[in-house]
Amino acid sequence: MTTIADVAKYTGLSRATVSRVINNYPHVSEQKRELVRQAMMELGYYPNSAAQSLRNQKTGIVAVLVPRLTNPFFTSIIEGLEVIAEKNNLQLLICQTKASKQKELSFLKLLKTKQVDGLIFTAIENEWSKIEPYVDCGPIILCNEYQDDATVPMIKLDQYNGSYMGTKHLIERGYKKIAFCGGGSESGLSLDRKKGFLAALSEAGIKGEDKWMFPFVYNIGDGKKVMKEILAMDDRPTAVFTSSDEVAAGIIKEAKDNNLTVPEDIAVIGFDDQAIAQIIEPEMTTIYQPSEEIGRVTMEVMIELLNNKAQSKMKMIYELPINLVIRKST
Amino acid sequence: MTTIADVAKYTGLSRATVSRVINNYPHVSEQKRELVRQAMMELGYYPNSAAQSLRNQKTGIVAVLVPRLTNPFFTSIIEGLEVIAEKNNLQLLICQTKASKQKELSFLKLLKTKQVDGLIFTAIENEWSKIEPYVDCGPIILCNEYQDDATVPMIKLDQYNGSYMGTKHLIERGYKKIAFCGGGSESGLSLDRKKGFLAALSEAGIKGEDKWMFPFVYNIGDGKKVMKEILAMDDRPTAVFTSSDEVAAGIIKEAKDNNLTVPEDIAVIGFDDQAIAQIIEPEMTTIYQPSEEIGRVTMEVMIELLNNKAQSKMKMIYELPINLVIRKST
DNA sequence: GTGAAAGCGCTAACAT
DNA sequence: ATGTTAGCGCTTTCAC
Repeated sequence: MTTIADVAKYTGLSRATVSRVINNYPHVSEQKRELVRQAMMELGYYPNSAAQSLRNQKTGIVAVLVPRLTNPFFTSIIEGLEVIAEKNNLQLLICQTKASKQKELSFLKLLKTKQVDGLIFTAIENEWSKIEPYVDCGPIILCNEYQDDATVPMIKLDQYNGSYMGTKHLIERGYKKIAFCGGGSESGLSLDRKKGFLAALSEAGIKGEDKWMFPFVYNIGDGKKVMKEILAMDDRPTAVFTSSDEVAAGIIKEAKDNNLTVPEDIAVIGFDDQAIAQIIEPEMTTIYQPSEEIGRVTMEVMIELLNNKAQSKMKMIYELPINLVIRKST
Repeated sequence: MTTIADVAKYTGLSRATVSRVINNYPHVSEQKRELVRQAMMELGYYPNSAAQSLRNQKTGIVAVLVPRLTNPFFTSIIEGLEVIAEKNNLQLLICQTKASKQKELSFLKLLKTKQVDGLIFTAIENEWSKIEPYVDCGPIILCNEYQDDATVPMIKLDQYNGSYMGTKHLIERGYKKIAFCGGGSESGLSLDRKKGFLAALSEAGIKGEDKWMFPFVYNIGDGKKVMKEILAMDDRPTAVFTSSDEVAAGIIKEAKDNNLTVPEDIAVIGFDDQAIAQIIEPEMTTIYQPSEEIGRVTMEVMIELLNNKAQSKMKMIYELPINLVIRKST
């Protein structure tokens, strides 16, 4: 392995000068600078990043916690994060939590061990008090997810309004018996979606039915299960509000497999507006979330914090709009 | 920041002893071991990973290069890689190349700068000669992808046979005018798929038509484009062999949108057997690839190489089987 | 403009 | 069983 000392010896200069060239510092004569560059090439020298991290007390790496990489919504956020990260010479360390509290906590250790400079949650399982102790180790940001008691920046989408609009749309179409599929949590994103849903209902004088509320529904398989439960009911809903396009796709597929017509027999609205929304038949009405953009904004805030250690523990809330895309499933 | 020296001072022991406890080395009395553990807790000590990497000359991180995270086939490989990595205390560094030669090369630098111990390609854009210089920096493995002149382990799926089986199935169903959608490369995986396709054709005495060969086709949008081209033809194929379920989904959707019936007017076969294959109507005949398994096998080989520096440059080929899943689109 | 040297936090010989 | 110490490769004062 060739080190900075090798380059120094090879050029007859000191390690300090070589370092200055590596880091593009001024006060090196153009001639020596070129000499060093040449030597680095010839020797195939690359700075050892562990040594740099140790010395500089920073790694240039930011961790991103996602529940599941197989969900296109999260990979799309990552796309946005990556664009900005790359421009700023930051590496993303993508960590899959599988929605496990324990895994989440274990990835937080990356901050303690200085393996990363900052950390971004795109979903969060643990209550904030468990996360709190880590905020001293480097900037933490909540992206997409949010929690009332968190003391860090949160970049969120207007979930309340999103589900309010979606639900209102169903009501305007004449549906009154509306089921709701959501996540498990009774806070943050999940809670706001539920609130928006209920607000639209009550505004129209409709009472929500507990038996039509389905929590812990996340993917295609879950959607199929929900539809099966609905099919077994005597009093079936005529429309379903879902928490993701994947869930909606599962519901639609299962409905069709049981000879129901969408939206005549049952209307379904998705959430996210991923590719699948336009592949399935009927094409899906859904709530578009600017997932790449939320990623970009988040990383911009992260970079701000990284350069500005002072304010990293400030509670800030950025909210991006969300909108309804009407297609054929409602 | 609390360091090993703080723990040493706090316990009245030496840094060496503390280090021994951290790394679970023997020759420390149970009493002092407990004392140190207690102190680490109380002080909130976590070892600095940059210092460990520098000292140990290894990072415990393996890079995985994927073209696009939004393709479920690759995230599924990652799932497999991750399972085994986790068991062996390895971190994955997931790198998205966007199928760019330049990005690929730039990620290879991670090996040079010692930011990772090894690197896995799940697809490869550059010719092998460009990669070759990096094999000295740590184990490199080709997973899913392969190249004849590569001198490293390759874990591949039997692409030739997969596309042979798929094509034969189409022929047995009575289709003779068969289009082919593939990737861009004329080597490795892409080439083998083409070979398998052509072999099945020629075995049946069918001549492949150049005008029905579509290269550089990767996602839903590409699939739609291909279908549009087909629609514009005077002499249309009656079946399409595709390189992924996403492509097939795009083709099927576009066909239906133009009032063609699948498979009566045009049959379509996918590749991968992802979730979308069972969501679309008609449900898709496709070629199942054991994507998680190939990930697991790859990481097992990686771990072997990491422990066994000697043989990391050996050319080995592992081949996993692939099989046909017949549904309704053919 | 350039060099000498200290030290980032850790581990592993080697000594006791 | 425990401690002393050198050094991993790099950057950054502080001299000159």
